[in-house]
Amino acid sequence: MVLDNEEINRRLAHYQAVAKRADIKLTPQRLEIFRIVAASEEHPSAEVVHQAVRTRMPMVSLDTVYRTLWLLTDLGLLTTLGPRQGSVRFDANLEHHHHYFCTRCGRVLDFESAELNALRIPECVKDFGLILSAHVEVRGICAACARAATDADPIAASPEGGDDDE
Amino acid sequence: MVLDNEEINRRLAHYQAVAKRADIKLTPQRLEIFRIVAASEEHPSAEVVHQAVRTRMPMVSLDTVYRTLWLLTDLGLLTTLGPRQGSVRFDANLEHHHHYFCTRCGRVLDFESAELNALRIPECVKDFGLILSAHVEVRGICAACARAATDADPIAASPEGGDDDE
DNA sequence: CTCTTATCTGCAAATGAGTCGCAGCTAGGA
DNA sequence: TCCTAGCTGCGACTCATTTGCAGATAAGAG
Repeated sequence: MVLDNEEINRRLAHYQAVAKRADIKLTPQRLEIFRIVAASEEHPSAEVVHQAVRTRMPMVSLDTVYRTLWLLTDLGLLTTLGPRQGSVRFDANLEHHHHYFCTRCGRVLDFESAELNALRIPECVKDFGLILSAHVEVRGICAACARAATDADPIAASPEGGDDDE
Repeated sequence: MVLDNEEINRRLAHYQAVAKRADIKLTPQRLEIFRIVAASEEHPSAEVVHQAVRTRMPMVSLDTVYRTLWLLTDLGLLTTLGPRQGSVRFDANLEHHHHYFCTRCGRVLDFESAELNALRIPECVKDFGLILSAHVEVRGICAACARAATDADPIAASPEGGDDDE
């Protein structure tokens, strides 16, 4: 909510560029939905985005919000928190450990690392509240999915457009 | 799936100890459900646990599985992957950043850290598959929730200890 | 060992998130 | 301006999870 306009405009421009390149129509609904998400520092649910969009475009359906949000995610313009899967997963391993999860199939694999267990969390996080635990979450495409993708379609098998950090 | 019995028994014993202390009845259903989860290296959904439990106790309802799983979570014997919340959350921030999330209210806050951006992921993770990104996930109780808890019930407000509310 | 009762369990119906099929609408290139 | 592939809104649908309830049962008291 406290994002400067410059950053929001940068995100909007990026969206428009990507949309053009991907042959996606720039409808007013999409622009508005993207603007809302781009301007948000929270991590809104579809429902929340829908509420916000409706204050300016009252007839937009929740359904369109969902479709747009997933579209933007597929274009690499948004990410989701946690796996995109539907149901809650439980973990009986109380040891300090870390997760690798496959963004394609949702499989989650554990790994351990003394080095990662000893992470130094920045001071500023303490202002957010109490810290109970910290772990590393690695995202990727698991070997099985990579193999399946190569078999099915050797061209599109290169891992999505998305992530360019690190 | 490939956990040694010793570890499973340790988890079972821990469960029984905690259950006794918390005044929770040790029903055969609960024991079986816990055994399944404790013995699993995967991160099963309620549905999957239910399937597994039914091979030995055919009349257990999915419903009981859910109740037990949440009970165990509240007792601190299990954790969930991702926030316990219902709906998907979207994030328009494509910069490399990290998350703090409140296990009480589900609020998610971002933070940045050059040091954490440069994490060294252990070699063995590369065997799982392709790595696209890595970030740190901190869990805790945010300042707002902590304050609310103190206001409402100054005694039970001490974090993590014996909070068996709900 | 039996009694008692607070706590469980299973069921069936309810909720809530997210999706789908379709018919009409529209962005944007020719 | 026209055309059409691609959108949108709607309502019905699916699927995960929860709830209310009546009958069952663990486990402490006697």
